[in-house]
Amino acid sequence: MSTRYHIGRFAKLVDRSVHTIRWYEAQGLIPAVGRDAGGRRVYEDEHVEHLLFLERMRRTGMSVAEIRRLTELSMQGWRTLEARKSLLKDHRAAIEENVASLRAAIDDIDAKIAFYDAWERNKRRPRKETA
Amino acid sequence: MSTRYHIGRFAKLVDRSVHTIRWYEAQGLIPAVGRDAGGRRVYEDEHVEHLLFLERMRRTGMSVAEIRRLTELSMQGWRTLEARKSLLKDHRAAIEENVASLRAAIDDIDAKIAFYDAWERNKRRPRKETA
DNA sequence: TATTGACCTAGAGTAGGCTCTAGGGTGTTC
DNA sequence: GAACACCCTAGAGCCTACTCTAGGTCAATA
Repeated sequence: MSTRYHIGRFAKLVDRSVHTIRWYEAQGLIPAVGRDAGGRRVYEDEHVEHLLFLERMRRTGMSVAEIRRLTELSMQGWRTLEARKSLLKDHRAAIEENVASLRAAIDDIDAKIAFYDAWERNKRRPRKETA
Repeated sequence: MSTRYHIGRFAKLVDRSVHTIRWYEAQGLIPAVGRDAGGRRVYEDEHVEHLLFLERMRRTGMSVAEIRRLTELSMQGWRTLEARKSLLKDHRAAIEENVASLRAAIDDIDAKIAFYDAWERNKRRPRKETA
């Protein structure tokens, strides 16, 4: 038994607004959405999976254009497997760089906080930031 | 000998456009910029440091509004040290969350790639994504 | 002194990613 | 059969963070 959802329920499942779901579809980010007799969109479990993955890609900085590309490729079957893998590997590399940058920022913040601490202890501004 | 720069040189030092520097100042992100006799902005080494820190905060997701707040506090001296520390600690926590999220995304990508690999090996789509 | 290059202000324009409005249809419930 | 929740399309509007244009000033150089 495959579960089917109308847009409102689907939107709640993937935690986005109904507007956003329709906009994603217009942007080509959601493949093959069916309609019921009344013309209303019908989503299935695969769409939930797709959107959760998509969402994770979005939150990690993949652009709408890249996701569109990935969705297009997915709809073309096995011939595009290599292309999809390559796209994902690129994004993976971008994420790794991002992690490195975030780590560096954490170190900067820690240094700044240490500087402020020293300032408070001495009751005057230390001359160098390297506490 | 404290080095002084006009906006063009300064922009190059911190790797942003001249337009962006002026915009940052209009947004209150750069404290106490002096002017020379001809009315041109004059930057000093502390501004370079400030901008490099600012840039790292921006790239790690701190909004312009938050940086403005931080800059305002900096210009009010030692009385705001606690407030600044608290702001930085909040941002630090946000970054840590972000790192966790990026890690999770990397795992998702790896799972997806493994799924595609299995698909290629078997010459047909595996039933589950958990390869 | 005329040209050139860097600077100035005010404000308009752009890109990405939503978010919402207007006007109207559908379908289940009392 | 009417009220109510939920759905539809087309398109306008919004927010953030720039990015650029127009029209003009200033200072070092030829």
